[in-house]
Amino acid sequence: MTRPDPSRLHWASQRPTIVDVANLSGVSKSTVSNVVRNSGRVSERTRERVLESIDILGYRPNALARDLVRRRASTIGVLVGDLANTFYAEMVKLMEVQASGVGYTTMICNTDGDLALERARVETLLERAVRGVVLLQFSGERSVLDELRAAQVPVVVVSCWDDRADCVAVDDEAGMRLAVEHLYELGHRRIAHVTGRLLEDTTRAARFAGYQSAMRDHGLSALKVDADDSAHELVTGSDPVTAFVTGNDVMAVRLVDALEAAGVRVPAEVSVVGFDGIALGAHSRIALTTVSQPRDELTTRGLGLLLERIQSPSGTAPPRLVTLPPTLVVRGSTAPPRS
Amino acid sequence: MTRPDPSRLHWASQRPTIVDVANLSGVSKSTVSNVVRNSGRVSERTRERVLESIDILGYRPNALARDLVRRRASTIGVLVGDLANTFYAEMVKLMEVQASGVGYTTMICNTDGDLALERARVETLLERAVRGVVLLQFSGERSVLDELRAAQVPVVVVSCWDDRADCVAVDDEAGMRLAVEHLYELGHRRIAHVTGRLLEDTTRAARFAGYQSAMRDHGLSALKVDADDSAHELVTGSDPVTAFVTGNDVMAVRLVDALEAAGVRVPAEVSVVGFDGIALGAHSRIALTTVSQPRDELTTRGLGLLLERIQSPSGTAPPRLVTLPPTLVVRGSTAPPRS
DNA sequence: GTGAAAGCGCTAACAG
DNA sequence: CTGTTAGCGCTTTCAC
Repeated sequence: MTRPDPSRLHWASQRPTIVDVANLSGVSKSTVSNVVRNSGRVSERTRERVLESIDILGYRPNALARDLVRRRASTIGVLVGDLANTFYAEMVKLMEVQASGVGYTTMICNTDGDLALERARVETLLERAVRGVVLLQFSGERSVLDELRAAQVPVVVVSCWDDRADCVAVDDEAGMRLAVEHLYELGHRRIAHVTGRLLEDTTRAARFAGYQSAMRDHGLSALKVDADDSAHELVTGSDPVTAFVTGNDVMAVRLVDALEAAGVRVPAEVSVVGFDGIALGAHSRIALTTVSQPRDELTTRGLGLLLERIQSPSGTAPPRLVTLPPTLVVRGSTAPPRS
Repeated sequence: MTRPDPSRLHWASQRPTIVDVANLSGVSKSTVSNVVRNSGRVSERTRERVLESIDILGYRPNALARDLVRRRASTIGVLVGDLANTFYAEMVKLMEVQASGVGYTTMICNTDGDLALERARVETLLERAVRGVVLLQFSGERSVLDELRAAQVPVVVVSCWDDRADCVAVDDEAGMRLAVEHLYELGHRRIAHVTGRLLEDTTRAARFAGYQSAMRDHGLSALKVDADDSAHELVTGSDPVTAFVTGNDVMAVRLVDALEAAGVRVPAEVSVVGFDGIALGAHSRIALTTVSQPRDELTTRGLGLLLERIQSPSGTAPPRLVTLPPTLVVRGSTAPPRS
């Protein structure tokens, strides 16, 4: 008898352990373990007796101990740039729900796009022996990925691209083409692209490339504008810009704000198209035409990829890339140009 | 020698343990443990040698093992109703940042307001031996709190009220009074209150009470409207409602949408005041006048309360309530009534 | 079908 | 200042 008596529980209300359950039901630790884990080899009578003791004692398995001996936690880490951005918040929510659906607990870390924080959080996750990590809006820093690889922890990058890890994201170029096409059909010819630091590097480049090639296809000249610069001067003078496609919805919404603050009406005087499909844009007062990303599928596929890597020991298999198609959502921020 | 040789690391790249470090630097486990935990009692020479070995081996402490032997994880759980709601997403973000600032990892759980999910998540958190739990938009279910109490895990309820646990939230009644006062001063006399299930019960009741008492103070009669009902009929006819105060910003925004869809202009024909101060409301196209909650302070105080409970064994100390003052933010959704 | 034994990687007295 | 010792609560062969 390792422990004197279950009565110990009375004066020192500590959490009951597997041993307490074993003692109370008159079996061994292993048997209790077997019933807790449903590992078959237990007679119905014993199982019932053990279950009863568990109930009486209010026994709850200690995941820390389980994970330690198994040498792996049933936990996955999610690194997200900015939880306050609804696009990511929604994805994080979906990840949490889906992950717990398959028995994983998620540890969500907000990195604020700060590399030092990103590294610190990865360190924490590694210390806690996470089984896999999802990177949402990843800074793209080599060292972070190296660290994860060295620790042999599967990684999946969701909603942006990186050639060193499994990725699932939308086809940025196709998305931008959708946007430009839409504006072209409305009659716009002077279409500028607004982008900036708010976007992760690779994504920014891909979206710009998509814009550029779509413009070229129509024999139009590209014009890139930094999101931090004022854009309203472009819409006046001769040969003014009549439409903007932006790197993402947040930039689009800010652009609309800036434009209207300068007295330029959207879409009467100028059209604006966003990218992402955040909830804010759907509001009737905002009504942002945008290229929408399938958040639900992004998370599902991302988690799927991660779980595959976790389950199969495909240590050095090459990165797999899943490309999802974005869709154009036409709302009230686009209209034909003023003749 | 428990382990044959560090060379083992070559053909079976397992994570190095404290023993590997001890062997390589020629000291005992405890000494390595001492330097890792910075527990003073180590000579400078030894410390350096150990640190060097740690570096060479790429040793990373196993938090699972540490927490198991310490019998407590440096983890706190955060239960949130809906991460997709920016109000909560922002608070969760703040909690994560602040908690990790004081050395705690957070486990964030989305409950979707579903009691079964809420219970399941609490169970998971308890199995993982969290040190404390933050409840954001708590369902108020007795059983959840009981479970937590039985496990002796400190709890703090943030942004709503519950008399069985430490709470930090704004003074809902004062907030509603602010809203009504503002409208009264603008000249409104027929002011309705819109509320609904989107709000946790206690909060809904408190806000309604605040509205009611403010109305009474001015000798005005209260009028309660369900958020799911159409409100535009109230603004026509004789003695029409000229302003609405709502249970929260989300309802306010939806109300504005519905009103305008029915051809009623805000604020020209009717004024609307929200509650919470979500980012969406600050957008120029929305410009929602609202009663704002100090999110930053809510999380700081909430976490503070929780940490106090964690640190001091004040097992049965009575719940502490922290009431924070909300502030009125006047934007473009309120104006004097049409004469 | 069940139990005994051997740890998982680490901390925390307690000696020396 | 450093090492020895004894577990934390659980899983997992391997006998019986």
